[in-house]
Amino acid sequence: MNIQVVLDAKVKEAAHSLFGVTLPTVEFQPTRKDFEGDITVVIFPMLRYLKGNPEQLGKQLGDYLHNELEEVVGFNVIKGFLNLVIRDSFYLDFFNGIKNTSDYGFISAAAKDAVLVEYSSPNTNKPLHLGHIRNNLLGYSVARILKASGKKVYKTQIVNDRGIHICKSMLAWQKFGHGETPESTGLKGDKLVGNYYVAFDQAYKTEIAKMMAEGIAREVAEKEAPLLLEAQEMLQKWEAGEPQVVALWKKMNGWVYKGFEITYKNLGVDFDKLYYESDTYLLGKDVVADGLSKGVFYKKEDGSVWIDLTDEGLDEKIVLRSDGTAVYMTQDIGTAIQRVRDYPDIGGMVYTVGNEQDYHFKVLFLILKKLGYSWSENLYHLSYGMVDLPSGKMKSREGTVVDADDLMEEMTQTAATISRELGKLEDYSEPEKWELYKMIGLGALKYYILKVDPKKRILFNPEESVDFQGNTGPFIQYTYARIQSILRKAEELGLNGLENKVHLEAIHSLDPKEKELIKQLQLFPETIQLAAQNYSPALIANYTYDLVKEFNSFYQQVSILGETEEEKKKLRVQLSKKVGEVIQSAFELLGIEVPERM
RNA sequence: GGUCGCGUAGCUCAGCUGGAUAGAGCAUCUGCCUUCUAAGCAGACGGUCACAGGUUCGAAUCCUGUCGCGAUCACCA
Repeated sequence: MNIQVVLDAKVKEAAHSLFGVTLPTVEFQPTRKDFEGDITVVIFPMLRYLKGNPEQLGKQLGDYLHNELEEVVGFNVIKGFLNLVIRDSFYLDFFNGIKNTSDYGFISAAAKDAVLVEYSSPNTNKPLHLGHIRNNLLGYSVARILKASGKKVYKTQIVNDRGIHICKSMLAWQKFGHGETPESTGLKGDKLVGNYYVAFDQAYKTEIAKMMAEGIAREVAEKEAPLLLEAQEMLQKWEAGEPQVVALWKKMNGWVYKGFEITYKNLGVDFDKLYYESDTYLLGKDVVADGLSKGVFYKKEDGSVWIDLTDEGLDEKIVLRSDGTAVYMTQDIGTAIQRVRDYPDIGGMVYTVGNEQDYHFKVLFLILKKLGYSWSENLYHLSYGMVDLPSGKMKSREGTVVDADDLMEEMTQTAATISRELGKLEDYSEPEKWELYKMIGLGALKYYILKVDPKKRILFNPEESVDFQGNTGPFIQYTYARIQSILRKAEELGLNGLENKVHLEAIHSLDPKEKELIKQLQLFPETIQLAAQNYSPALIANYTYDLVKEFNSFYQQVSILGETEEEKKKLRVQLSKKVGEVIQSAFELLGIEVPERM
């Protein structure tokens, strides 16, 4: 099936019979467009084992392969590169082999090999923003890619539903809210609660300023402002389970979850199971107590519990406060263990969290290892760069946050404006149009974010809106729509027997553009595997772009439905169909939908 | 200061385990819609791959150092 495997064996055989040398490996690469050929054998690495002029060696090898393999119909040698021309029938056979398989490139899940992917994990005190969008898109896409690569996948998140920050919103609402609700204000629940989080901060700052005017030092004022003390008191009441506080907490979190649900739905992401910190932090405390008795942790005089990681080149890290309450790390230990209890089949976990927490996860994984959990070897922190604005970091308090809902809406509006100018959808109803605008607008946004290597930071300029031309989501969606148009027309023409094999005799030879397309299609399965190994949707995005560029070139250069020879026409329609399917599959991995028309 | 990441065309990004003359898109400029959707195609312009060494037949890619940007080193999450 794979030409490289055949060639690899044959090149080694040639080296043995021509020069009496055993080659450990043979290096291949696709032949560059400027040269004739399909696949290239690099001669240079062989010079270590066989002496001689690379050009001559290449020629001898080329002769051998040409004589011995029917797939090799020609060759040329340039410097140390042996360019081989592969027989058309090889590519045609390959295409015949894949053209009717529906899930080309995807491997169905092996029952044993499960992985849990965590993403999103927001706080419940403010709405989702652009940073969360990158997180969600990345996590969701990686989950799909892992699944396509043959793993069973569970999608999850840990909802940050407890802590002092939540109490701040609660307190502000209690003090300044006058009983406002999402219903009474018409606001999304997360937006309403977010407003009170901001309100708390403002009131808190006012108190500090007032105290400083009275001669109190800033540091003292920051710690002793009445509002802050009140919030801390509320947290204690919450931890003690005081009914009124818990009821308020439940009510306001409920509003937030409803708001988040809308955002997730619009963004097109979902989860198999949600974890709440309020459920897992106690387990973490138990595990710490257990680890303490085993000597993994140690207790300081003030009662706080620590782990010493200086042998691993890290610091000492606190895992429990002196007052016995849980810290971030405690919760994460508990959450990890809870997940493995819930899903005994998982062999690993992926945490989609920003690179600002690289250190935290390094420590977390090490702690779990020291606690003796075998699965700790298979934990992966999918660390990604921040999304920054031209003005710098997004700051909710300074109002420079790009809100997730607003951004999605803007993208949809932009798509609508562009689409109206082009005016190709006159016969669509308004609801149909808006569905399409949303698909395109979100396609632009998602592709824009996912095409970038996860670990690189993204500079997002709200002034210059996301592109709709070139290497973009809409460009790829557009190509898909074009293909669908061809397929509709092919059906009208009544082309039949499309599922039959295409024989080389019937089409004489492959057009160079057809051959290039098939080569590009060949790469899809390995691209999925590579993207899974690297946890990188960017590899899928860039592959899709290359495929689409190749198709558009083909589309422009050769006539598909206008082809007079029936078999050639069928091949081209089939090629187009397959390219369309691969675009759809690839975009599915990115969580982007494709339109029938646009 | 210690640790980690990043630095490729004016801008945004590709460049697989080292391989041929470093590739796209945007922007600027040229052509191509009476023929399958011009959100397209073909082409021009644009690069001391941050800098300096090293390894190698060969380095944007690997190693060391320097500079720049960012993150992190909390009884915050």
